[in-house]
Amino acid sequence: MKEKITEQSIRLFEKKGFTETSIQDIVDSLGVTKGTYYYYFSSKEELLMDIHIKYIKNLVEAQEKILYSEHNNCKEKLAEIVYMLIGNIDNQGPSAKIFFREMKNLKPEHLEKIIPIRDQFRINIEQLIREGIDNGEFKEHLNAPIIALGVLGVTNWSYQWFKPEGSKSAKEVSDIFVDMILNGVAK
Amino acid sequence: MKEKITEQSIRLFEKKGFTETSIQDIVDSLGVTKGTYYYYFSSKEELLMDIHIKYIKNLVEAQEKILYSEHNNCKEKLAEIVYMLIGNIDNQGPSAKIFFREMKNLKPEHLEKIIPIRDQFRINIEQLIREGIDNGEFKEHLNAPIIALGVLGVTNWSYQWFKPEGSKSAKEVSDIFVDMILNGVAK
Amino acid sequence: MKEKITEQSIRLFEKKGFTETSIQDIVDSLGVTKGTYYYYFSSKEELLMDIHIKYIKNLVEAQEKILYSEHNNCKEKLAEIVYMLIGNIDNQGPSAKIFFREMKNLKPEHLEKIIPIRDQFRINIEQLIREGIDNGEFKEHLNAPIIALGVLGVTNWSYQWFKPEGSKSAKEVSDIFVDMILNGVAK
Amino acid sequence: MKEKITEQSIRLFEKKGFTETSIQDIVDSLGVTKGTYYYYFSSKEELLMDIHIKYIKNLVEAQEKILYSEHNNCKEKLAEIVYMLIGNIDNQGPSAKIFFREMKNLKPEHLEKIIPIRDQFRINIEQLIREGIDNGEFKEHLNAPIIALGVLGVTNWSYQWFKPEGSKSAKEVSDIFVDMILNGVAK
DNA sequence: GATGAATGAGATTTCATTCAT
DNA sequence: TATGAATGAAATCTCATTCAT
Repeated sequence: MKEKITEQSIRLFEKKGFTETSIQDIVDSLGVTKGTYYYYFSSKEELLMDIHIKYIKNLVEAQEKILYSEHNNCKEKLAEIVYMLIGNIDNQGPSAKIFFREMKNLKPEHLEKIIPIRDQFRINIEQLIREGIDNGEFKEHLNAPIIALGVLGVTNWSYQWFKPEGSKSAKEVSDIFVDMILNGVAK
Repeated sequence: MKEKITEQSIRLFEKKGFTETSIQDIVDSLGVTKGTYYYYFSSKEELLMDIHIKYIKNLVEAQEKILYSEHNNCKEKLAEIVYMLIGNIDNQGPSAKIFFREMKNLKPEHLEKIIPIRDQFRINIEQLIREGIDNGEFKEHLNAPIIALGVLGVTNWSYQWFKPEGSKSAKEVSDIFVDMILNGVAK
Repeated sequence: MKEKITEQSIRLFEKKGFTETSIQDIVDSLGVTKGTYYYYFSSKEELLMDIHIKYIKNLVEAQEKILYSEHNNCKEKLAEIVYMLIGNIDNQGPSAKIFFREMKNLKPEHLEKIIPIRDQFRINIEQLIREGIDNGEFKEHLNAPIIALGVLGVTNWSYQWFKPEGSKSAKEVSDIFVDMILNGVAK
Repeated sequence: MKEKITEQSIRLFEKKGFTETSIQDIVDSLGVTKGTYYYYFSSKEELLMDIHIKYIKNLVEAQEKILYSEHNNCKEKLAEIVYMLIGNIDNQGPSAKIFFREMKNLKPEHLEKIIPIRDQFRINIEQLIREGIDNGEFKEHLNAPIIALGVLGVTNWSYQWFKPEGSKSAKEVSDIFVDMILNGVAK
């Protein structure tokens, strides 16, 4: 039941927004009562927190699996991370939108648990770029922190428009992006 | 007074969110009463609509001024658009955040007026890329719609983290991004 | 309207208790809506606080008027205080019951404003007894603090049973009590 | 277990109040579940009723043991009752507070069983005073019902402030009160 | 132009109680 | 004896909106 409430809430929060979705909306769509909700969650924010934690932890985990694999060079690792993020939209898209949009609804004491994990994700990319610079895969003059934010922009923004069922597959889109990031668009 | 209400609301909506900011909050922070608000706006949504329309119209206007200038080539136009967007954060950052985050609070009939303008902005970039391909500035095989979304990702995402008073200026950041987009990071 | 809400609430709180009386009960009995209540009070506790402050301030004021009058000796002052308290039941009885019974519903920061005034009332009686000992009106060996609490017990308890419209008037009851306190019941 | 629930509830009801203490609070503090509670009690009110009945029956019993002893005169019996009541605060204080404060939470049909016993306690004191008047121990002109209420005021009020571990013992306090009641404070 | 009183719908949350296991 | 899931009614509080002045 807790699982069902969480899943349904993700769907509703994505569509209407966290504040705009009432507990009543959630329980009505499941055919239970508000009491049931509060049997499993002590507040509305706790549910939001659950969604945030689960999403970002999964993401860092998937990222670090790629980073710590020994088979690839930096370019390939970067490509895999981009692909992982865009491929993720299929089943984690709604969670991601909630993550980016609703974080302000968490209280400071909850934010404290989320922010460092989110930052870790960014720092990991920064670090990957530095590695690539050091081993000669990437250009020497790059500003790693800003480039990392650029890469994150490309991938995170795709949550706003990418439709897995659309004309381009996740693989096609990420190939295009990786090519742009690595080689640029200029002739 | 209408101006003052709008400005103050942008500040509050950005900080706390649209739904989380009450009309009471707005008028309190201006030292007037709710009656005053309703003298100038017929609803809360109307104010949000005003903010959206003003933001996106300004943006397209600035973009088209760059596009229709005859002095530059496509690369330079792209660079100027990126710089315009990031330089914009200084005074339009709050509006931009509201634009990206609160659009879901507009009713369908209002959305209908916003979406086409927003799309125009994206299509203009798409078109610029096509132009660059055609005149040999950009690579031939590029997928213009996806690349346009990549560029938008880089710039729009910077509203989440770029601080005009930070260690890098808007010009420095956009130079880094333009270099990445045009030439890539790979050696 | 604020006045009307307060008066009606005192009546309801006395009869049913503070926690057992809902805002709905209050506004229903006045034929207004909950919104009206919250226009005048920011919370349920604020109203309770208002009632407490008003009651205890009035009481200390009336007490000090008696104490600082120069015409009477200590015995007479004590008698007048007893009479004031019991005579008070007619229009302040409900407030008094609320004061004694519902104080636990105030938050610590509110209690801090009430307790010192309440204590002042007790200390004033203690002081009066000391004065009477010093000037020879009262017995020398008396324990002033405990006696003060005894006197308060006699008067405060009467809020539980005294009915102004009953067979004994406030004057008659307080005469009996004053006689008991001053002269005792033993032959 | 029923015993344990009752004891724990008395502690909680005294500290936080009956309405403010939830069944959940009670069972949590005992490490059991709500089902357990409802195995032993059919409602929340039944528990409150149990506490009331037990308290007042014990009290009348102790009082009547004093009254029906043949060794003492009326003055001594009065003194013993006062001492019994104040000495009682040590282990019955919480029950007493609940008795005085939470009676309003009982339904009329339950109140009907409590009120007569409570009244009996008062009437017994009234009767003792009459006896003392008749046998010449007390003054002739006394109004027995009012004096009884005065005595009850002195003792019952002490539940609000008397601390068994404080600087005065129950014996000392009751001696002071008995002296005041019997002989008065005036020289 | 602006105020302040009032509304009514709806939000989150609490909680006594029930009941199948 | 005891549990844990679920209910439903009610509580406090918020807020966009209206309107007479």
